[in-house]
Amino acid sequence: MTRLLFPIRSKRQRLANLLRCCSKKSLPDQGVQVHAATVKMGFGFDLMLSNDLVDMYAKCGIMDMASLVFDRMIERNVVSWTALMCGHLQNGNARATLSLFYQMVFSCFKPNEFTFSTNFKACGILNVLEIGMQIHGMCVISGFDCALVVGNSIVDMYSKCGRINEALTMFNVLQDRNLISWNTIIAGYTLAGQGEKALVLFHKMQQNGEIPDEYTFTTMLKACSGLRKIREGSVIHGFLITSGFPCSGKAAITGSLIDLYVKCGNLIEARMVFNQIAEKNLISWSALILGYAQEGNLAEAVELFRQLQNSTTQVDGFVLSSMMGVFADFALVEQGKQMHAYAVKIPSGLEISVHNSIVDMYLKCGMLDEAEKLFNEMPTRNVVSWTVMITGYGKHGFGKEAIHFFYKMQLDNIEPDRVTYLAILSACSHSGLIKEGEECFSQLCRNRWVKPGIEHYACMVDLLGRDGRLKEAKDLIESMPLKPNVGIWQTLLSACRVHGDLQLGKEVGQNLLTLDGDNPVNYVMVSNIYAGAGYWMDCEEVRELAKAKGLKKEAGRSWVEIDKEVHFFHGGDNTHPLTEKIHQVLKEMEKRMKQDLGYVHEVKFALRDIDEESKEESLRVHSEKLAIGLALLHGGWAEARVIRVFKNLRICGDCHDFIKFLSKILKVVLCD
DNA sequence: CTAGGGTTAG
Repeated sequence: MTRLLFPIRSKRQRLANLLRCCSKKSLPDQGVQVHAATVKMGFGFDLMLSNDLVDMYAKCGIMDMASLVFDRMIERNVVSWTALMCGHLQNGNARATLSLFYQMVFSCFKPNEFTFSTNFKACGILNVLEIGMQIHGMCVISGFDCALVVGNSIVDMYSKCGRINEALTMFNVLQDRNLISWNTIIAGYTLAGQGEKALVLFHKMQQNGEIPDEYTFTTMLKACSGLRKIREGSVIHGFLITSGFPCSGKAAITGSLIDLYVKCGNLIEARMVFNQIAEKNLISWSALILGYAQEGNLAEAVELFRQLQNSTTQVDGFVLSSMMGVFADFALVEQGKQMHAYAVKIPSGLEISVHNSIVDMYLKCGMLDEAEKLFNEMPTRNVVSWTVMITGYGKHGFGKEAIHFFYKMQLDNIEPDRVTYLAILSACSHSGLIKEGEECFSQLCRNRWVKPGIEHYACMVDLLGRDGRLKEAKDLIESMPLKPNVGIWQTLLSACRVHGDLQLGKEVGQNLLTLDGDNPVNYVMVSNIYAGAGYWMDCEEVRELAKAKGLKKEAGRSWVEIDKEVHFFHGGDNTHPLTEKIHQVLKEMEKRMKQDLGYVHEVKFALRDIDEESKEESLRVHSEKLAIGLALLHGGWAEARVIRVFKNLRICGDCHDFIKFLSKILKVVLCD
């Protein structure tokens, strides 16, 4: 009877059901068919069905169609707007979400709780505190901030924007809380690096009768591994076992457990957790592999990766790009090439993140042509792709090219983000392109989505400092709206050292030691300022100060890959079996460089008050020179005419000169 | 019909 009375409604209902099904299961082909049917049956302008269409296309990842349907709607409601915003967010375009929000408000539509929570999430992803606060204001006025889901998303927004105190205030204000509220605030404290507070909250939530779930545990374990708190982590591990929490099925938990033990240096325990997993999945594999890699145990990491390749588990883009990142960091170009060859053979090798990581690997290894060729061949490029190119060219001193990419990406309608600005500013700085750098910085200041962060200011200080504009650099620090951190003073201090400004250097050095007196690097920097000016007594005094505090700087290391094996050297290293021969070949080179090109040691970089001859001797055994010596001995460089040496700290001026002269003599390309 | 929490690349 009902069907006879409302035949139209039932037809419409069937279409809606079909669309919902296509949306849920992400079936684009069927979705398009239903779309066609909808139009054919005269429902093309039906509000509810159009909303369903927008949602369906969004869930299928076809945002062009979702927007098209939305644009052509003659009538819209809150749901239409929100569905489209949600689609953009889920397809990784949080900026589009927020833009739509403002359009919606200007079109006099009232956001509802769905709209608000979606946009708070977008603010968190984009790290746009001001916009988040603005929307928070509107939300309070509308009264939707009392809704649990909205409240949770506000807590999340503040903690993602680095305002953990505001997040806690919001959390405390929440009328009723659920498990997600607790998980969100705990994750916030973990993100803020305050793992202890996260632990306290973890206990408090249980006192409040909330049962932790897999998200709680992964977050907690992450807090522990970030703080290297193996004991607390083990307690949670024990808790998991005794409470009979079904870990084996939850990949994220075992992954975090492995990560915890790896980060705390307990590879045996990590291996045990891994071995106990009945059905190993990709997350467990990658946690262990990346753990080994990050610990510097590349041989084991590569071996495990080989096992993974031979297992039934399908390698995905996450693992591929992470592994490639490891090879890039260690400049293992041969391993990287091999992985590249492997990646093109599997489906996940097509993912954009994998492409990006391969391009990055070639750039970090100094193979710019190869990198650019790949970049040009990419089917699609995103912000990261462009930023990788800018960083790579900038690092190798091609500032002009970096700038070219920076503007070209914007012509391609890809908006720079925080990291892009960092890349372009540091590229300008390294190439001495002062005006261009200042222009980019002013563009950043005018940018709606990205606000200059402390790192951007640090780049500008570096830029001005290199140009000798130390006073301006200092003024910039003092006038910026952010609290200066250790890094920015360090940047200014090293500029003082380069330009021999002892007076400002002393002042900045004092600031630095007061601000962070526990970091050995600061003492070394301050003592170097004195050493550079010949004030050996003051230099020694600072060194003594650090010694008395028991502070030791990380040792400088260099490494070189020979036949897929990595050889490490520290300064004055004589543990390598070929040490004798390395010294011989370096002496020989030095002799030729002195005779043919008039090379002299830059003893300014010998930072001790010793006679000139000993200074030269101390410079000769810098780790990068030793690594080069080994590469020369091996002879593999002759064919490719490339020697690739990597190091953990910055190169000294003498080694820099040494390498330049050496390149001239041997006509090889040296990359660092 | 639209919404909330963890892993990838710079």
